[in-house]
Amino acid sequence: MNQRILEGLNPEQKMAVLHEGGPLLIFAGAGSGKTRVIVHRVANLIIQGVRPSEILCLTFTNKAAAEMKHRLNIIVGDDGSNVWAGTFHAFGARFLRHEAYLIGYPRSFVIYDEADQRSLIAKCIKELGINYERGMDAKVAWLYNMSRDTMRKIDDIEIDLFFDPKDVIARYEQRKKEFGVFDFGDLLSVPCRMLSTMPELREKYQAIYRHILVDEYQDTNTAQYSLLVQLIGTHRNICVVGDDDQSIYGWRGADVGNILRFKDDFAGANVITLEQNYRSSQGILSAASSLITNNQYRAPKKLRSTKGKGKDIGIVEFSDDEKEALNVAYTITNLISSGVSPLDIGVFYRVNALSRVIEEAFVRRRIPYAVYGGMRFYERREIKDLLAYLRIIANPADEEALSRIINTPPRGIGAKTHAALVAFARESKVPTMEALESALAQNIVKGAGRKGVDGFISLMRDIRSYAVNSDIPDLLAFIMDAAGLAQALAAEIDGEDRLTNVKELIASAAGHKDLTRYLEEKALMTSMDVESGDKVSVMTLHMSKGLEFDYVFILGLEEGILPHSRSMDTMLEIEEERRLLYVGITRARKQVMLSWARTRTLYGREVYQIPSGFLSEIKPC
DNA sequence: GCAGATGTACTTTTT
DNA sequence: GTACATCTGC
Repeated sequence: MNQRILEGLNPEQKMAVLHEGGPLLIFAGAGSGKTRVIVHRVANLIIQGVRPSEILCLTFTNKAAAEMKHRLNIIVGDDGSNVWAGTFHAFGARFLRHEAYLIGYPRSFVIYDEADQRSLIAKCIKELGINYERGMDAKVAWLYNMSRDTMRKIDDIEIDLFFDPKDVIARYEQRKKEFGVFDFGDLLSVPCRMLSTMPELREKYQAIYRHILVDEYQDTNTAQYSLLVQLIGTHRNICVVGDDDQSIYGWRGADVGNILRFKDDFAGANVITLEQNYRSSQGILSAASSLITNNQYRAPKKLRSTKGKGKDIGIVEFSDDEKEALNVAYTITNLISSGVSPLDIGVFYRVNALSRVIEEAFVRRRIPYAVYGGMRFYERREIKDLLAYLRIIANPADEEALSRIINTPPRGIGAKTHAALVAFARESKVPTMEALESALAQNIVKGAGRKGVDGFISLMRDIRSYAVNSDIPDLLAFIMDAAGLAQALAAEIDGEDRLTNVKELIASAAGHKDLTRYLEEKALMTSMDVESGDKVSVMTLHMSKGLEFDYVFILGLEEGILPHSRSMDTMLEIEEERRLLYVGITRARKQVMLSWARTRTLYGREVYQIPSGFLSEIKPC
């Protein structure tokens, strides 16, 4: 068994797998077999006698967690299933499911996504009599999230607002508690705060998890760092894996400093650097390396290829964006006809606005493609509406969910009626959902609204009684029908697509019975997956991280686009932009083409472009 | 209360 | 060029 664990690993990888206890930092450059090292390390711990349930693996995406579990199961079999592997947020949700009662939250709390959060913040702003302007909710949300992610005071974060956001935030926090909801940020910051203020709780968790592994450590923010510090306690068995050169989420509060400071933060830490790259040709690595060495704020390292020199990286200039897109399409057509699978081709850009030209070119050349990102599945209106019905069943105090569905589809309960109901409920100190009947009895609602409210009450009663003896897919189908959602969608212009999405949701709910668990899973999910088939992958540079392709095309290498005009103010921002390009280039196994256009149509306006300064930093080997 | 008209702003988005 | 949010008239 021990033999198999180390089979095919290079000396550094072996060291990383075998390193005993205490803090360990593994600098894992692009394509250096990072996941393999983590999985083998966990397997080795188990073989050495560590109980699987004592191991905690934290990742940033569900996909990475699933991959880890899958590969672990292959090596150690069933034992692997007892290792807890998941995202930071999923861990926080699980923690709160068990412990949030300590701070007065129900076990059945629901999780708000960014849209729910913004919507509730907007209401708080209006309630406080502040003159609401659009975009304000997003600003306050950004400020609030940033302050928790980076553990800084509100006043220490720069933002242009003409009112004091602290009142709004205080009210927002109060509402969350009343409603029994947590937002994404809470899933990190609340466990963090609980662990730091409750010693018995901290000791309990330190005793449960004796070994903690963290993937993509360069993307951790201060709250996540602090959570880790609480969790590892005195055993200090923490192993983090990451690559400072691939830190591209600084704008969301991630702090590259965490990985660069690891040695100072955890005294006696061992550091292993994986520089052997198993993915790209030497030509690609040399180009990527010549680019990234222009960054000041990084740990020195140099990737070595296991492969030959390969073709040089290509830099191509075009007169306009349409020619650029058509040429990429033409090149891809040739690749495909020479036998390359579309699956092995990736096309990246800095901003989603560039996807249009390339899509048009692909349609003209009849190239099969899939655009990743954009509107996420669970953010679609029809999906959110349907799930809001479930949310209100699971947690009647969720006023945000009620706002969403009380008049969806339209049943005559407009803003006025809804506001009257909320006011009445607030006076009676019960959730609006539970105050509906007495509101009718006391003639709070007059005229047309009465019938609507009456219908809504009996609808919810029907749904609730149906929910008792049915699984989630049946329940969802029942709601679609009983609430008239299906009918309303069918009458819409793009209703067909929306109905298809709902069908997809219902199909994917198969096997689910527990409402709260189902909702939690949906709240923590994105749609990175689903898309399949033999297609060229088209996406932003951010989304390309963690993927690899034989052939990579990166478009729009122009000043203002990459680096982006809104990220050119500080050295730190520029360096992150440079890393973005580095990430894109290192996705490629065989060949990279970088291109720029002298003119480009952006937001319906034709603009002159100059080539990105990054291009002149790239030295062909 | 609702549907269509008008205005405005426009990175990236693991959860 | 478009999406989304707010405004306006029925």
